[in-house]
Amino acid sequence: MLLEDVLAPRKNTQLECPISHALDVVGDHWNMLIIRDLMIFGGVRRFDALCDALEISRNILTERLRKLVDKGIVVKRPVAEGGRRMEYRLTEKGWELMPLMLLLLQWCLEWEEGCDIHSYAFVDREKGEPITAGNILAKDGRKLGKGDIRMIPQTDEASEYLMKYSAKSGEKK
Amino acid sequence: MLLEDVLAPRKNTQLECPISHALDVVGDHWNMLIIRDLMIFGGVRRFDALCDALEISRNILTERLRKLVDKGIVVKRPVAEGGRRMEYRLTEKGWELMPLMLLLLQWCLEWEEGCDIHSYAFVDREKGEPITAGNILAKDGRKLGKGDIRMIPQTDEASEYLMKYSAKSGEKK
DNA sequence: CGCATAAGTTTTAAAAAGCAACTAATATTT
DNA sequence: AAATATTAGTTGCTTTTTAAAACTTATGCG
Repeated sequence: MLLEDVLAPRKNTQLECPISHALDVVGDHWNMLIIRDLMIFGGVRRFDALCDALEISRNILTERLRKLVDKGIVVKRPVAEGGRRMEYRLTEKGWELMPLMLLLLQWCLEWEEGCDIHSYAFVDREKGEPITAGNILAKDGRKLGKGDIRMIPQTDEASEYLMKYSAKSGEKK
Repeated sequence: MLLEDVLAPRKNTQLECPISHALDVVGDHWNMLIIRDLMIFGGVRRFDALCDALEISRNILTERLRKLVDKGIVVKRPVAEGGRRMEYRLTEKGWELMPLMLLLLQWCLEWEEGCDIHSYAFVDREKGEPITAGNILAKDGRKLGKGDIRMIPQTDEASEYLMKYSAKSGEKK
């Protein structure tokens, strides 16, 4: 076993990867729904409200909220100073997941059947017009498509991973 | 029970929502890692390679791939015409998740501790320069920040949801 | 003061994930 | 052409995670 696996054990020992890391937060249905509800409008902030709104079991919600707090995505604090009633809010880090939410929404509307009627929309506040998420921009501001993007391995580990598992050859589409 | 729940049962009966829908695909650790590996470089395309690379159980991989195929994100086909060796590839719909992957990567690099050394990077193919994902653009091409975006409910259901559960008041930050 | 509420725990049952061994057929090697 | 190795899964069993519902404990409120 590798030293780093002892220090920070993870699911796939093969590739140390930020995407995999991000999935500890994002790769979970409940986490994302909780974050969604903390994000929309004024936010669903109270334990019982989240419970009712999401129809999530109380024990699961407890555990998820604890993890989100641990990861610095949510803060828990009393509604009134010193009180026992709590509220949960997104941190700055949590709010930074908004582009991701928008992207999920957009992808779903574009590609999933039966998603054409959606219950809410995000618009340009100033003009009320629709917005587009997920744009990939070059340094000079150029909008990039999939074909304009290249992936490069940065570590020996990654090179080895690719060598070992991927179909390296540039084949027909 | 609502009629629509009979027609299309879902986890949270409270809010019919594309984000929730998208999470059937994206809100799963393994799904996303599979998609990641199908996406990077030439792609990890073979069952056993995915198994080894991801260290995922074979039965779980089987099940996940089947679902991804069902959802039109992956295609399964024989490597050679009529053969039994299979390969898995992303469909157009699957490739459209690339901005999402880039966004996950970017968010993690920006906000998670210890993610500064990443095993691979995506760059502008033409110039080799870094790219930014997750940009939200207005109709006129203006780059928007979180504050420039407003959420509006589109259905009575959504309005009711917000009324019922969210802290509607515009409070102090 | 007393009742409803909030934010959880606990308990127990059901579902899903993980592991390892097994299969059946197909490529590859000799 | 026969023997061997590979591939793409199944199957059966164990462990972990989720889920549902009842129970706690203390607070806020009329």
